[in-house]
Amino acid sequence: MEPQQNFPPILSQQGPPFPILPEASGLHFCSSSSILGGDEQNKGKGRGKKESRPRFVFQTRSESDVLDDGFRWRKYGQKKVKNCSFPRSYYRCSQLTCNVKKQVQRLSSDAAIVVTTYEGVHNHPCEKLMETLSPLLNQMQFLSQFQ
DNA sequence: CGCGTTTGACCAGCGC
DNA sequence: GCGCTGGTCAAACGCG
Repeated sequence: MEPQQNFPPILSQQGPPFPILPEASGLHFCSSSSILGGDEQNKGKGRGKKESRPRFVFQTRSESDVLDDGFRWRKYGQKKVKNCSFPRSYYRCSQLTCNVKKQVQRLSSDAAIVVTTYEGVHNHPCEKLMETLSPLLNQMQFLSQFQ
């Protein structure tokens, strides 16, 4: 529903491809093993799929729950978590070839902080995406050094 | 016409 | 063994 038109041309080298980059100071990039201890997936809550897949947690400071990362996300569920005052949204990649799932949740303490959990990796070809993510990945790698 | 969002119900795993 | 929480699916509706 959110207009995903707010995605400026990524061809600019210095221009921030994502609206979150200007606020990179509030961006936290952590791997699952760092923030979840890597034992979270062993809980078996995966309903049949207990296979461990790459999971990345992004803590971004943004007004919109969904950040346009170049992919099409389809919301398939929304549930209110007792531990949180805000409902958690569940998204899946629109590409059937892509088994990537995404969870979006806001912190009860800080509504401005949006925790986006990516599960899996994209499989569908999108070379343009790579160029799109290149500056972001560069930023994340840079930030990860401070974690 | 097609796609995405929304809402409710159901199911499975874990804790007590 | 029962209850609770979290996660997913399915159908319907709305919008582009």
